[in-house]
Amino acid sequence: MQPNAHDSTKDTRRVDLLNKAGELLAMRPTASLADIATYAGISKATLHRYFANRDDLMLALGYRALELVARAFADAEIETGSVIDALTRVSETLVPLGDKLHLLWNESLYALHPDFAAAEQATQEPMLRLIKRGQANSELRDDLSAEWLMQLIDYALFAVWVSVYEGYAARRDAARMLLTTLLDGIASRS
Amino acid sequence: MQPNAHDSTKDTRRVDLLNKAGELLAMRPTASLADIATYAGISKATLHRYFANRDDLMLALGYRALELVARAFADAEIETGSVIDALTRVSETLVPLGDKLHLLWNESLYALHPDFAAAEQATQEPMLRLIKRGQANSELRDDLSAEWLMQLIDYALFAVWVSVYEGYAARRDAARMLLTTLLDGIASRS
DNA sequence: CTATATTGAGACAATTATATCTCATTTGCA
DNA sequence: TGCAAATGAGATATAATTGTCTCAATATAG
Repeated sequence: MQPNAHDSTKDTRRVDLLNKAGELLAMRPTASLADIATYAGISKATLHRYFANRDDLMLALGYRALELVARAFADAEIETGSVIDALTRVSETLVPLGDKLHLLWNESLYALHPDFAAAEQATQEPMLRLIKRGQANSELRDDLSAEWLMQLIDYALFAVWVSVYEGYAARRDAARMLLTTLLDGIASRS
Repeated sequence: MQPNAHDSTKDTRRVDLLNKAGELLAMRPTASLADIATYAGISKATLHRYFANRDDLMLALGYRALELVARAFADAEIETGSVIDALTRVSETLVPLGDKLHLLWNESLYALHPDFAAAEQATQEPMLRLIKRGQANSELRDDLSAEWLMQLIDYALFAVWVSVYEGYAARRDAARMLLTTLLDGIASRS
């Protein structure tokens, strides 16, 4: 190992554990800590050394998910240029991350930590701005509220992840499918 | 009370309890049976007399939700006529029922009862047929799988219910909002 | 009005998951 | 190799919830 990986070893391990926990919780949302430890290939004791308690683990999963979303927005440079292109780039990034984000839809993390709802809203703010920009420059419909459009995009993203997860949609086709349906709707153009 | 309400009194009570339980579980998905009983204004003991255990209650909620969906499909007469009109009628019916359906998205009831997944799929079958009919008669896009379109409609319905529930969308405008966005998409038509 | 059924309140046991702790073993690093 | 840190296995304590039960109070039907 690298000499400087010393500090980051524990962090890496933590991330690995978050990934494993997320995987199992996607399959069985009520899995116990013992289940999670076993699934991750470690003992309960060690899991507790990384996450003091269950809430700690769930919140870590939640905040990690928010960070991934925030980074996706940042990397996609959504502040300028075509809004639809930006939405495409964001989708391409987020769809494959669904297995690390699903708890944002399934778990009510604000019940564990009062600040979480605010953090989630703050994370989504760039997306809301993007949508409003799209409405202002006529790329997106402006006869509907930006909040509703964001909500729909949000759940459509979840829907496409579920479709991939359950095997009804191809992983590599998912983002395209999502975008074309979301942008142009399900009705035929006549 | 009506003389003939004799038999149905318990059933009515059961339905009332399901409604109350659904309400509370929408707010706090992890509410205990004691919480539910208190919220419904009855004692734990009485709740246990109507539902033997927690799984029993959850499954009752689940199957009741499926029945409501099935009835919505039946009442909307979706087998013939315009597919888009049929989708409109179904949406008008289902959107206000969101508070009785939400656990279909949030809870993994198939874990409690192996048959539930099959029952859910059977319930959705008329909708799948409707979509396929729409694809066949060119009302709906046929360049995407019917399964994906159904999945998206499903989660879009959930999204609009959440929007209403959280106060971001008007209850009486929700179905229209859902339909126009779903059918025509979020992009501007130029 | 009276008998019967239903309910409420709460005690109680059983179950389950969580969280802490100990100690032997293993691992990684100097 | 040898030492320090990390881990595994499991015992144990704690907490929360579930499910059962009793009995008095209430409601309902005849």
